[in-house]
Parts: sequence; C-alpha cells; structure tokens
Amino acid sequence: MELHETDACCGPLTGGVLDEQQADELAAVFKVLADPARLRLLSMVASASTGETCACDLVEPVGRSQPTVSHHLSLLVEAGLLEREKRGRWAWYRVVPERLEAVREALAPVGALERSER
Amino acid sequence: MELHETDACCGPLTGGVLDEQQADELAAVFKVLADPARLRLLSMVASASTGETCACDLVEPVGRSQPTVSHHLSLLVEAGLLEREKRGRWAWYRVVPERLEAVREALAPVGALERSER
DNA sequence: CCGATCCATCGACGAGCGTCAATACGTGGC
DNA sequence: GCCACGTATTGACGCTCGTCGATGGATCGG
Repeated sequence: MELHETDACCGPLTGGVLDEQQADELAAVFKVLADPARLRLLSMVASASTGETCACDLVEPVGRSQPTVSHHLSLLVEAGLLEREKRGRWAWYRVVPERLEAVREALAPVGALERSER
Repeated sequence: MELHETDACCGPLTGGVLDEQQADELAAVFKVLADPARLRLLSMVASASTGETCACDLVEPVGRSQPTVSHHLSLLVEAGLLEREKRGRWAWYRVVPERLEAVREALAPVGALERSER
C-alpha cells in the first residue's frame, strides 16, 4: 500500500461505483482518521498559530505516552496528512492542506451535483 | 455512543483543538467509513439512478456473504450515512446527503480560512 | 397453511490495532 | 568524549473488528 502521493486517492463516492482498489485507498485514509488521538493531534497541528508544531508540545495535551504519540504521528505522515521536518533534536509537524482537501472531495459529489439535476 | 442525530458530530478540525468527546464522535464516523466493503456499498447506493437500492442488489456486486453485507449496511445506518426502509420482504437504502456533507465539513476549515488571512 | 425468499441476528474465529515499558538512535551542551 | 534530552523503534498484550456458517424471523405466493 502506502499512498504518499498527495493526489493518489479519492475517486469520489459517486460518479460510478468505486472499484476495489479505489475503495482500498480511500478506506486506508479514513482508517488513519478513525482514531480520537490522531484526530486531536491533527487538530492541534492544524490550529497552531505558527503553522507548525513540535512533537514535544503534543505528548502531554493528548494524554498518551511518548511512543504512542510518535506512532500516531508517523501514521499521519504516512497517510500524507502531515509532513515532518527534523530540526536539531526536535521534530516539527505541518498539515498538508491539499491532502485534506482531496479527502474532503471524496465525500463531496454524493448529494450535490446528482441531486440538483433531478 | 450512537450518533443518530444528523448533525451530532463534526466540530471542524481547526477553530480550536478538538476535545475528547468531539474527537470520539468524529472518529466513530470515520471508523465506519474506514472499510472498503462499506465504501463500495455506500457508493453503490449513492450512484443509484432511482436514489435508492435494494439490499438484494448489493450482495453479489460487493463480493461478501449476505450476513456480512447486512452487517455493514447496519453500521452505515447507525452512523447516519444511510437510511433503511423495509417494503414487503425487501430493504431499501438511501444515502443521507446532509450527513455526508456534515462529515465533509469537518475536514474543511483546516487549510482554507486560516491560511488565506495570513 | 406451507414453502420459498429476503433479511437480520448469533456465535466463533483470525487478523489488525492502540497502548505501554523498555530500549535504541541522534543531537547538542559542557 | 560523555551525558542529558527529544524522538523513533521494538516487543508484547488485550481488545476490537471483518468475516462466515448456521439459525431465526418476517413476508408473500399458491
């Protein structure tokens, strides 16, 4: 698997039935989003005023052990939702807006286009 | 848990960090979306020309056993993404566009608003 | 009624995942 | 060079989930 490409996933839910590969890729992204700890981490990074967040500032607020937080952050990076930059001893994380937008688009056309032309 | 309410979930990812309850609710929806079989079922119902689909027309295309399909459809209904109507012996499913839109909104504000005013 | 059909529920099994403690790896300060 | 610190990796454990076969329940046709 592994879907590092920013626009790899996300053929929309309508406009034809998803084939197995499309479904697998979309499900993989949603699986990463389907955990409260990861969602909170994502929202923390997303709402940082500087646009980036040090991992050291995430461990305590999220209430999990340091290895667990590191694990979750790695999954978010693998899914293309976050990007990591190591500076000195610290690891800084930023959101990848295009990726989030791509996932969002996958849910879009379901009710919108189709229903408006009936 | 259980989030039958159409607009129960989905405080957006930014505009403040998600608290634990918000994260749990959002994660619950994504967890339902995080399975290829369910995504295919959802896309099949969503792209039906009549707007609704009989469960009997879903078992074979999705390639799982009838109990498994029934199970997945129940989860989609519980999550508020589909609604079920029994007519005679058959069960008919329709998508709930407002619910999908609500989930979509949860991913929205992350890159958009915030970044445009910097 | 009786059998057929469609659907949901139950019970069980195997795989995957979230979690932690322990440990290893890099980096910078002294 | 050595030690402290931030981070990533490993190994293990328990729980959840996707799946199926078997069964139960409801509905229609004859």
